[in-house]
Amino acid sequence: MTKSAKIPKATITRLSIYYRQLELLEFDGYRMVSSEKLAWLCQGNPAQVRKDLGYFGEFGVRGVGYDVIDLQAHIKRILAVNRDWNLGIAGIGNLGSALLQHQNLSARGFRCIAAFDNDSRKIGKTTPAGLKIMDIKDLDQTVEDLKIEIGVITTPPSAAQAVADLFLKARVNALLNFSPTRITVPECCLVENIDFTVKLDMISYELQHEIGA
Amino acid sequence: MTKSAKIPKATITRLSIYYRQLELLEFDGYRMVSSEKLAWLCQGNPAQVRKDLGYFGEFGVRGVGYDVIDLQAHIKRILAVNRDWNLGIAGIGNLGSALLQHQNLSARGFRCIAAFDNDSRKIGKTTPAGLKIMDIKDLDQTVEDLKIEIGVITTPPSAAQAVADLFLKARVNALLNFSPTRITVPECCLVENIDFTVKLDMISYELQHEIGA
DNA sequence: CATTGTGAACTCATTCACAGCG
DNA sequence: CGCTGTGAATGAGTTCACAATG
Repeated sequence: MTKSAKIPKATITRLSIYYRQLELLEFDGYRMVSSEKLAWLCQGNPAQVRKDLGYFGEFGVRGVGYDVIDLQAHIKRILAVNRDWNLGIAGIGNLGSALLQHQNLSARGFRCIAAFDNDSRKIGKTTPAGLKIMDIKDLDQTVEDLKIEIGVITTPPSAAQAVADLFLKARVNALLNFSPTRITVPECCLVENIDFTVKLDMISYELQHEIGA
Repeated sequence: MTKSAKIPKATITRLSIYYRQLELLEFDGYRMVSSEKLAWLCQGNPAQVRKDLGYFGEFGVRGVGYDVIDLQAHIKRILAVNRDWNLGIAGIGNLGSALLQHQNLSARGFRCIAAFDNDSRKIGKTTPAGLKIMDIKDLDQTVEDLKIEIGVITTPPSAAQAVADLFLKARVNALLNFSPTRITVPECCLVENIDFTVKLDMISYELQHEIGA
């Protein structure tokens, strides 16, 4: 089954993208798809698709391709998105509110079930999604009560590390950090950063070159 | 000066991160910093720091390190963030509104100067930042009038490609795409995707392994 | 003499090319 | 026959190790 070779992080990213395209293919009525077609849809390379899948098993039929429904199920299992995950969001500004209302998240099993802030004007209020905003001081207890597994940081940069520490203390060891600050965590904790100021810097860099060329 | 070797994309990403740390170092009163210290702050490797900078010139002093202020200026120039860029945001939902109010963007010279939507209930309204929401149909004209250089897509997935096409038609050839859809653009156009559903899938994948281990 | 700058070594990721198979 | 699965070849990116030097 699962080969125990070291799997590139980029492979996981691509599996997530393949999955999205498979949903669309199913919606469009396709039953089978070749690595060539899937690669084309995902702006990738067919050999890459096959290798990515090959890390986890043999899901295709030679001479035919991959079963669209079947492969979705396999990828869901690989990514462990065939279950729900409980999320807590800290920092209910514009971005935090956006995430709370994001229908795509719950549709995919990422359930935002707690909202925290330190602003007394916000605490106790109910979000449009019907979630009561809690005092960040109660994070520890709430994480335990609601079995929160993933912490989302949408605070201003200055508060990011402190909030990360609170999550860590509550034994949440996966964080999604939207602040443009690199947070420091122990080895056991896993952090993904989403920093759009970095992305804008990259656009700036490349645009300049295009103009200069 | 600028060596014309092929520069890894990851190098540009790191330059952006170095820059942030240099700001903090300056704020804390540091005048000089070594590659070792900067690497430590950015959770990287000293040789990597030196190599990244080495692509663009010799900014350090052997035996001493890098001048904190000086190096900031160099990186700003390299990334072309020593000037302003004009942004237009399409899709004024929660996420779009969040970006419009994001003080960090304007502070860094990314000026959100136009907001578009196709919802007649939103068009004509004024955002908290004092920007009037325009009809997406007027995108072409507005891009020209305001000299918009970067298009930001914060629409639902289903509208992302159509909006990208509008930006392209208006000769905006840099897009920041927040929708979880891969958009298709001609070679000349540059796209950066920010897809937090992919990041969550990665967290899910890795969490599962940690639990399994 | 501490720290930079950089070729060489190495590690990791992608692509090729073809054997294997339905 | 066509497409998958995969070892081998290539390519890209990172780290090492040390000469260069203010």
